[in-house]
Amino acid sequence: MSRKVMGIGMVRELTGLTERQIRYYEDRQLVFPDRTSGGARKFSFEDVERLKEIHRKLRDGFHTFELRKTIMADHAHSIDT
Amino acid sequence: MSRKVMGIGMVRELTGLTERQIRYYEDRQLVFPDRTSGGARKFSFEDVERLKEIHRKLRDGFHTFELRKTIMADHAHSIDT
DNA sequence: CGTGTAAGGAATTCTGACACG
DNA sequence: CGTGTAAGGAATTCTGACACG
Repeated sequence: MSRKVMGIGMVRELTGLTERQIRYYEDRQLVFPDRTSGGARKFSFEDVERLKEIHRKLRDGFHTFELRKTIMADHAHSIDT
Repeated sequence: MSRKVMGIGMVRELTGLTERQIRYYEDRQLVFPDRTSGGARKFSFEDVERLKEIHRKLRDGFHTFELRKTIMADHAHSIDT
């Protein structure tokens, strides 16, 4: 499911992350939520999985700028899936 | 996808229905969204399909109380799917 | 660097009601 | 019956900033 339909609150519940963390990962260019006309972020189930993966990598000692390559590769792959 | 994750605004976009119609169908017991602690409705992709189906049936002349049986049957079926 | 938090504002959603037919 | 709308309120989300380390 790559359809971006859920708000940050639901993503928070699904990932266990804080809104701060989610927004920061977006700021670091690791996830790319859509936006409603009002500016609210909309995420997909894939984004949820990706966010969990990001957090795991960070826990393992990686830095956001290092994840960019790995994550982007995942992204490029998921595009033609 | 039976996970109830999206707000009524997204459902409005995905179904083309108005919030009024969506809330009314819930009032008529044709869809059963979850609620956030704050009271906001949360729908699943299945709910989106169901809502479209409901609207089609209404367009064809059925009434909400008649749909209840049909729809409920669909619901009972989707539970063990 | 990655995350917490208080601040003020804007967008989202909620309910109950009146309306029409 | 099914749907529109204006009304007031409550919950959600947003941004920019200060903080810590």
